[in-house]
Amino acid sequence: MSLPSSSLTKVIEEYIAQLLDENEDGEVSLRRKDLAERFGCVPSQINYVLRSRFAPENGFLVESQRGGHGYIKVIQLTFNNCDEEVVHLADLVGNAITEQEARKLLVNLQNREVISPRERLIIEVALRSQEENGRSLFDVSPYRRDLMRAELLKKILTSLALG
Amino acid sequence: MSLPSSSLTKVIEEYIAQLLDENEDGEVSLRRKDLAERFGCVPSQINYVLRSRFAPENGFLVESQRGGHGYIKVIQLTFNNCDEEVVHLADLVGNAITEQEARKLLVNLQNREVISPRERLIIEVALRSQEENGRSLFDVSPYRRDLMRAELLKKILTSLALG
DNA sequence: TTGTTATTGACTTATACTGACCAAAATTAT
DNA sequence: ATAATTTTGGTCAGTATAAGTCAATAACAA
Repeated sequence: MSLPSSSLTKVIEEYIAQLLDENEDGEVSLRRKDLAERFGCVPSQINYVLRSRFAPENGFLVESQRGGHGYIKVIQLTFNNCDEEVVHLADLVGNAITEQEARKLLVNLQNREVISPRERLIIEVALRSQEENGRSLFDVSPYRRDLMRAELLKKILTSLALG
Repeated sequence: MSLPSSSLTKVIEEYIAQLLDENEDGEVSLRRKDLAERFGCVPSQINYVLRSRFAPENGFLVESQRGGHGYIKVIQLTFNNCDEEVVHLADLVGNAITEQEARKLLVNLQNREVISPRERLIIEVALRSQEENGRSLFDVSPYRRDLMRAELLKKILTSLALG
């Protein structure tokens, strides 16, 4: 049975994450070309990793500058107060969210230790239950279920952030 | 006893369960296509097995990724709580439960540190959300809401007990 | 029969990665 | 100074890959 091979993206992601860990100010500067060379890939692959792994929804900001002495800076986000975090989380969920997106978000939040595995489990049970009820008991349309899912998720995450 | 034993689903379920047992960390990564090939079925059959057997209600979390280097990860959560007790409490919930009774139960569980304050918060938000939807969106009768509340509560408590 | 569970396959969506082309900032030449 | 050149990084579309969804059907249990 072939196990999933580690992807380039993942390797690069872990490398950058490690650099961030080593730097206690939660930011690190990179050279796109150097990184690409180190991992034997095309430079735009780095952009892909940044876009898909170090996006704001994952709790990061990226700044960059072109030209001579250009750089890419990856910054780990931190929140000063609960309200900021609530707003951020609500933004991430948005008005409507699919099952897939919701699950991805929860994985993310757990990885970032915003929620515990147990908490994630409870939330998934709650979402699934609502989905089931909406689908088979009340005949709610798929899009409306996405709306309801977003509502519930936001309520839960908000309560956690404010609690 | 309902033994809806269809061999395929059961065989796949047992195979995944065995992989989980063998792995110390209680998680395993799969390739949907490989699994389907191994058991000579269509790939979506795997989704069926995961949905019906490795659901959060049963104490499992499933993460997945599509596309290149895609995978499916099944995680078996294991908590060191006294699960007989929680199962017993699921019995206590019964067929139907009122808001007040549910709240009392949750307070009790929190006092005995079976659940954390945050977990209780999530559960209460989920219950209240379902209550609201049932009441104002779907016009569910009070008694039926008590039934649904019991269902959700039991699902959540069971998921924690199985973990 | 009747309702639930299992199985399939056609169709949809998401992710990884590359390469050609674009844009901006610094350096150098005129 | 200013223009040309060099040094960076950015974008986008294309290709390949892998998982998810849904509805129809089959098998089974009550």
